[in-house]
Amino acid sequence: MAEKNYNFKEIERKWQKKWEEKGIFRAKEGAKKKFYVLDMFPYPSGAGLHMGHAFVFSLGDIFARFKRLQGFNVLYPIGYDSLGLPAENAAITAGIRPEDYTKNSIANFMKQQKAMGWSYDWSRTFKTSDSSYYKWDQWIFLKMLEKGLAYRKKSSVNWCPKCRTVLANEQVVGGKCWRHEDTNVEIKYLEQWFFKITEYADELLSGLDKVYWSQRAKIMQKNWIGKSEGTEILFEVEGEKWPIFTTRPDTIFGVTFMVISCQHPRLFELVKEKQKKDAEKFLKKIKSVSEKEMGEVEKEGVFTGSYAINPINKEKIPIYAGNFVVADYGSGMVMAVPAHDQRDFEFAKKYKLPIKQVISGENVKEKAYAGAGILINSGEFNGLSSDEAKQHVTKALEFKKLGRKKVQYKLRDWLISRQRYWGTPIPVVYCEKCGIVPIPEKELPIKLPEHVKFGKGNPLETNEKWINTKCPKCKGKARRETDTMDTFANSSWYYLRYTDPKNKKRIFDTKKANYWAPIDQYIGGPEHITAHLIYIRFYAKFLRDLGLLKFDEPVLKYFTQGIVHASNGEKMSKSKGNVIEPLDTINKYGTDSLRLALVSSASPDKNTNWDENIVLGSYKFLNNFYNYFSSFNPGKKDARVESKVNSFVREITEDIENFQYNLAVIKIRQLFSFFQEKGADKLSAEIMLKLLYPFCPHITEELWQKFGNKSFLSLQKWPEADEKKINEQFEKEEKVIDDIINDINNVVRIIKDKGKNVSKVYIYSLPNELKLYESYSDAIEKRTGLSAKVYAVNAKDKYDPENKSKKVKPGKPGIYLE
RNA sequence: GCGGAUGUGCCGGAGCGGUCAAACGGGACAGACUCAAAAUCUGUUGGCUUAGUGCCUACAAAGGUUCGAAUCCUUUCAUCCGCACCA
Repeated sequence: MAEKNYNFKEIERKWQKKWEEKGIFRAKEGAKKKFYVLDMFPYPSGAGLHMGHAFVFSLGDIFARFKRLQGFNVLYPIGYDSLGLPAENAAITAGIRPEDYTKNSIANFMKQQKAMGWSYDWSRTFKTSDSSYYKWDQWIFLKMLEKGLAYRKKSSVNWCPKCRTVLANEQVVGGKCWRHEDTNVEIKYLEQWFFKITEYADELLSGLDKVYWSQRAKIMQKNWIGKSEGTEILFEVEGEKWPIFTTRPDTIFGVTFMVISCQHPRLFELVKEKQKKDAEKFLKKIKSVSEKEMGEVEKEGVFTGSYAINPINKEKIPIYAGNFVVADYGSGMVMAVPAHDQRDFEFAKKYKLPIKQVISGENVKEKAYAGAGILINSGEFNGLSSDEAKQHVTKALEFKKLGRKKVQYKLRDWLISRQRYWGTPIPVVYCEKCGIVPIPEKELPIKLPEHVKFGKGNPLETNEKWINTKCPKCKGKARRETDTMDTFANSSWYYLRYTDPKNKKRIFDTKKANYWAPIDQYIGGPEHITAHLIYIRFYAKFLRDLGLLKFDEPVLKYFTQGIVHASNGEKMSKSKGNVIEPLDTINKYGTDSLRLALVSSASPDKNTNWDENIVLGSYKFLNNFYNYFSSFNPGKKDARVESKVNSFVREITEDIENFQYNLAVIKIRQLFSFFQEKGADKLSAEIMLKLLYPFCPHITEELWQKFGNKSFLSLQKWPEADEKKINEQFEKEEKVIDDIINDINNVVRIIKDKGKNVSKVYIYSLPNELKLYESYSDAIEKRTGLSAKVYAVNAKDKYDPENKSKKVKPGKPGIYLE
């Protein structure tokens, strides 16, 4: 008989409405222990929600609902990271104003978000493109400026020709733009605004010990920050001292040449007249090489004609320009020790430069020896170990004021200028008399002008009226800064604004912020580890130093979710036409089914391929679930059922806590099957609803009500496992039953293969096991399709034509089939 | 090149020293119910064998530790992801 399909549409709409009306998910500061769950806020694109959104936000929602039931005061907000390029590009290609584009996109997003049933506190939502939000971006900028952490500098910067703006280091991925995988980043020399994130480099590194992130995430950040300890040594070149950085001062007697980066801004100060032509030719060649695909580029260089003096032994050594020295790390120049550094070795071989071994160990004929050892050929340092020599050499240099200990980072200062319109205007003016002048706090926000021309260059430069202003200091003529801030600035503190989103007087109330923050559980993609997650930590430390925050680390736990691909494993994308819209799936199966499906097939941190069958499977399960519980007749308490329930409560709780939703779902299904087989008492049934609730909140809320409960399931308490009720003996008994069913089916197959028919099974059990088999006889009948009869072996009236009861052993009853 | 992760049956994926030919889901196949089913239920799904048995081959490959390994160790191979000349 066909079961009725449950009316998910009606149920889901009903509960979404009720939750909203009653403000079930509103968060209020209080005495309860707080828990801050946060999904990274989305960029509201015109395309609407995609399956990846549906997936990642469901992960957060499940966790938030779970934590609420566990009794925490949960803050689970959402907003829109609405400043950014797509809105501006829509303005260029479709002639839509960025404000309108954003507004429409958000309306569309919201509709879909609500249909997904995510339990946000909607009263706290905001978008970053509101001047009431970006005003505080500007305020932070002014504070940075005040503290000397915002500065302008001319330097080589990354430029994306498609975005037509500069990019931060963190936005360059493998030499390409983060938004344009096919576009090589170009190097330009420009004067730009920077935030001095390197000021916090050390703390950004050490703070990683305080957070509970995956090993992988920590290592990635650690490498990105890239701390190395070494010595800065001054080499004299024609009377001027040039610093270089090395981690191997112990090899200083092995220096046989120097290499300056061919992109070094002061390179031509070193190039002699005689070598100028060669140098220029070389630079041209290098440039054409770097435009080719990446890959192993041979180390190449050219002699500059200049010589440096080795400060330790006064040797005169030639300076080369080379393509393998990074211009903006250290000082852009290195001392080359070919005997003990593989790169220098290769370079020396190519240009036939001397190789001088100064550390004993392996010989250095074929390749450099980069390990430690005992110093040789090193004057008074001979006989020292590498480690000792590092200290001694550095000390000797310090004594002569020609060197010092130094810590060097790979992390660069954060380039925040963008030459685009749809971002936060940087609140400074350029005054003819006073130079760069910050705009006073009380004049914030500096709003984006409505009328600009899109197309070429920075649109802000097209509104003269907006640009021309007065200097706040001297009231003379001044021009506004037309650069806007990187969108990553907007997202570096948004989590704090949620704690006090409507505050007009301050960036946020510090009491509120310090109550809710830091984020206890953050959820987002792996790609944010070396960008957003560094910036958000930097901002937190800065705001702490302003006295606004009482914690050091803004993100205590970080979960990186996987990506949902199309069914063939390709990326879902419009151009490939393989995008599945969450709304379509919801219309077909309901959001509870979709949510369940998204988390049931694989561990949430793994990439998965979309498979509609899984949604269908979830839908079938929920139908069964609904039909079972909507006509539920509670049974008596049964130790067996209670044991199962409690052991599953324990495990499922742990699984959800660890984001192993897939395992939790499997156990929920198993428990439900058990109920179908054995029945359940009322309490067990209610626990079942709670266990499924975080995943499928609508259907469980509905059933909760059907059970006669007046209050919301959303406000109940998460079940706790009663260890005393867990009895492992039951598990063993179940295994015995499974075994006998398997045996019966096996024999049935054999008999059928022989062409005979079977319809009945007789079971002969030891007297002390009789009850067990009797209690399972229904299940045996169901799963074998036979009518079953259970006898004790010693029963006088038993039907046993082949005397199978003789074979009986404990845990293994006799069976006869006919 | 360096660093990290992974490798299980037709597929997705559990298991992480014995109770494992391996949970759960999907697919496929068979049967039941039906006029009929894409619906529901039951079973089968490594091979051979068998009235509930026994054996063989199996958890990327090869070795090793152990009374015993999918699970621990070593090496190799493959895939994925980060950093890629950071001195």
